[in-house]
Amino acid sequence: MRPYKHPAADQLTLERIFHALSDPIRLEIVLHLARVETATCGELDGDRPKSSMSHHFRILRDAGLVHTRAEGTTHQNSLRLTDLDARFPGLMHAILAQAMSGGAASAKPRRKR
Amino acid sequence: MRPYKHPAADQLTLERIFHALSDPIRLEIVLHLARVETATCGELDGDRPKSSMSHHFRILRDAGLVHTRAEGTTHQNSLRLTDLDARFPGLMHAILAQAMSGGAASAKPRRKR
DNA sequence: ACTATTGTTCGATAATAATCGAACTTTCAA
DNA sequence: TTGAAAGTTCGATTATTATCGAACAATAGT
Repeated sequence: MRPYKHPAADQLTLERIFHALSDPIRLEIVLHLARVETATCGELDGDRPKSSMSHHFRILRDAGLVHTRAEGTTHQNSLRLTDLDARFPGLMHAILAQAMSGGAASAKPRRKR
Repeated sequence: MRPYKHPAADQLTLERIFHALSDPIRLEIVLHLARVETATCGELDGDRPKSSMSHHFRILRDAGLVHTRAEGTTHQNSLRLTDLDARFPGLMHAILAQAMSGGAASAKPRRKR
């Protein structure tokens, strides 16, 4: 668990961001983070395997959407709204506005365990 | 070449739109259409094989981003801005604004033939 | 020390998506 | 009616992603 690499704001690309958001699970995570400011991975897993979620969080981090910092044994995730807005002013605001008002197809939890 | 199926405005989803935009070639097409209003496939191919382009146009159509109408032997493509704005107000405006100001990683033409 | 909790990494497999040649359809023009 | 132009469709191949169990690492509590 060495520190994550979060790309700098000026390295973000729209392609990566759109790809990250094109998965319903990841869009759901982003949406959740938009509401609560910060959350651990466990609070966002929708009862999916941890390794799957880890994969999705990595993609969100690589796209520059999410920042993760270790805090004790948990990891706190948050949206990088400031950086995102510096690089792409207004973009996340527009996306989140539409995603929150019903544009997201909602990834339903899968396995009850 | 029976008429294309273009999804109705209320059937559009963010996931599909983001997926469509996550490919540099397709983002380039959308960007081009944003400038010129309307263009044929051939004007947008960047010297790529026609079958590849046909594939990309189909994805753009399925996502509801692009409308295509046959006109003689050519096909005229245009962005469905009105429908997109009805479904996701402000979204395309924000996306296009950022894509036009350098957020797109530009898909370079590949084969000279 | 031992143990539980949280999450990552690895590796394998399955599912999606991209690429592109070749054959085909439609339209228009000579 | 032959031919060229513009795209689509088919089929095969490759590449990229997603999924998830199992093993691992770090931290905190006992």
